[in-house]
Amino acid sequence: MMVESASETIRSAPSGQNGVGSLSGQADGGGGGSSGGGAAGPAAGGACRDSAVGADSNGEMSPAELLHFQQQQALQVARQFLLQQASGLSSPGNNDSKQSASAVQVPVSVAMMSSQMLTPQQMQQILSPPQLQALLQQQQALMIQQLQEYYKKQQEQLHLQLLTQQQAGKQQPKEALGNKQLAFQQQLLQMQQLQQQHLLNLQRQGLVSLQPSQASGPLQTLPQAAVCPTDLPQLWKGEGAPGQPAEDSVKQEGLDLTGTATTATSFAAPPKVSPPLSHHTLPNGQPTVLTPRRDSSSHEETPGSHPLYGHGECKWPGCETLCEDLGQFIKHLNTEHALDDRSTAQCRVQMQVVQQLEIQLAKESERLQAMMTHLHMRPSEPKPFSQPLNPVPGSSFSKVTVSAADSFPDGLAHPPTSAAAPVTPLRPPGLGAASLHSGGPARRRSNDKFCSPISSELAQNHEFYKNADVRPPFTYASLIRQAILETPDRQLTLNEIYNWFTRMFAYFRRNTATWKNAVRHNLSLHKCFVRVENVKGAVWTVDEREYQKRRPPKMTGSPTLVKNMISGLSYGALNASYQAALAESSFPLLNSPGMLNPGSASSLLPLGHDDAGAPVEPLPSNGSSSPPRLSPPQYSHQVQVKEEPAEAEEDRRPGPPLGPPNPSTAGPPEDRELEEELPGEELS
DNA sequence: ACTCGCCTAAACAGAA
DNA sequence: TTTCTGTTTAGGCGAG
Repeated sequence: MMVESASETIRSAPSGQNGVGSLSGQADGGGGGSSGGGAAGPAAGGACRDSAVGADSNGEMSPAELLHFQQQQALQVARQFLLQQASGLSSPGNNDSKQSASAVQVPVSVAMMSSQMLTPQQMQQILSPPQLQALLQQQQALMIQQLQEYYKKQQEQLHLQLLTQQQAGKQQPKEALGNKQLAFQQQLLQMQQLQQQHLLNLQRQGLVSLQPSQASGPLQTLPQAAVCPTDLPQLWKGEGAPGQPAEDSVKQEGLDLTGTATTATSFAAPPKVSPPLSHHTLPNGQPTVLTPRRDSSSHEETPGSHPLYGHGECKWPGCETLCEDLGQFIKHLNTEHALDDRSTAQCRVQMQVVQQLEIQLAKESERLQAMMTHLHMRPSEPKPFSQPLNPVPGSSFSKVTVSAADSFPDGLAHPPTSAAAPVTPLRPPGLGAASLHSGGPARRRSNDKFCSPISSELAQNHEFYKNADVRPPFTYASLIRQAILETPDRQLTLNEIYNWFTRMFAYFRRNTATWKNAVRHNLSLHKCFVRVENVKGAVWTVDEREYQKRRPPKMTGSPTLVKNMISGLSYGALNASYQAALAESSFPLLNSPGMLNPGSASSLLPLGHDDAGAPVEPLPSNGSSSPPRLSPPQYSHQVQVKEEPAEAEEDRRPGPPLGPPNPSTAGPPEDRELEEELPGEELS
């Protein structure tokens, strides 16, 4: 029946590597980008250049920029609203032109801010999704700030108009003047409301968390940043405003409006919004382009070597110009990266990249510490293998010294090299070098051997795999087995297996076609997976004996393997993993589902419980104990449909408490689905 | 160099 | 007819 297909599959494009390659490719791209000299550099420079000059270069619109676009739209609406109001109320004097000029500048600066960052594609290359999110947040915050400034300027404009009207209105009848003032005040109110609404909207998007001061009273906080703070209160006081200062303020503001607008464009004011990293902030009080310039020129003062010079080329983002020696490089630096808008813009970009990376690093470090703290919470833990791996400064452990030089799991954000914070390895704590060295094709044979105690591994890194888009270092077979064994009745439909995969691993929430095919392929291919016809359809069970057969226990016989495994496992997961591995490899019988009840096996395997899933399931439905509840035969008697494996003779029928003694009764489905409803919390 | 285990892709068939 | 499920084959890769 399957005769014909064999021949024509010639072109077997190396698609097999594609999936893998994409993973590692992402990682590489991220590393290169963050190091500053990579491919992201040129484009970053280009983006900067655009923003510095034209500031209208938002050609592509990615989801990340959609928000900016929305905000710009909101801004436009606000601007139009204000323009309409102003033009309707004020005489079309020079104020109007001034206003339109300043109003135009705000979107410009906004566009600047969005394009000041890298293009979305580049950002994705450089930053991981969480980083992008953080970046987005910061940009939102920056935008809000500019928005506030913009509103404030508009207010000032209105006040100016009010004042000019007042002065001009001295000749006019009093009532007309009063009406106009009233109208202006209404305008102000409306504008405030508009502003508040916009801010609320931004906050509601969940991407912006304003500091209380910013959120509560934007108008009140603004004057400090703006131009003539002293005059404003008096203006606000309204009618009896003194004419003289107002007159001054008019001129002053006329200047300052443009001045601050350009300031806003050239100086993104990160310091105000991103407090966490003060050492990267620019001097806030000097809103000139000089500050970044000073920054860039400061690099030149390092003697001997230069941080921007390495491997014979200029490390300036996006440059990569080859320079034979340092002198030539210095010359190049002074000519190509002199004090101009482009350089300063690039500098700002780099600054923000570093900031975001550091923020991300801080977050990840915190998470890592929490994870490791959690892992070390378990009391006893004889630590035979040195490695005082532990994290939390507060705890009694010392600092982490996990061979930090190791690589990081695929898809994880690599810590920035420039980060001031100590570099902490971002990898699932339970994973050791064994799984790390396999950068691309995540789980290979060795991984499967070393990390095969998948349940304990999973139990400890459950959250990690659930959230991080990292390929789990397990084979499909072991994962499928784990999924099946986690259920009370040790059987799952294909769809339920799918669900388990997606529930447990963020990685499997994409590329569904690929891995689902692989799952099906594995189910069919491996004899250890037995298909059982049920009333409700077919379910898959695990033939433990076949599974063990499939993987000969090398562990016991090979001290080197054991040693590798031990050294490879981080301390927290070590005990469980080791023992589970021993259980799986050395005591295959013990390892079978039913035998691992805490009571009987605890003496030998106090911790592991391995794949039986015992550790994870809070409640094996019945009686919680039911020691030999699912003894090996349990599956075997179900195995009638397909090739009855030799185990069929063991049809002892342990009378599994739970439900279906035999497949024919088909009781389990409901239970199984009930179990299915309890999501992945089992492993947490 | 070879084998083995694993992964991916794909074709195909049958059932729903 | 489409989709899902299950089977099978083929080729590539890494490790032993």
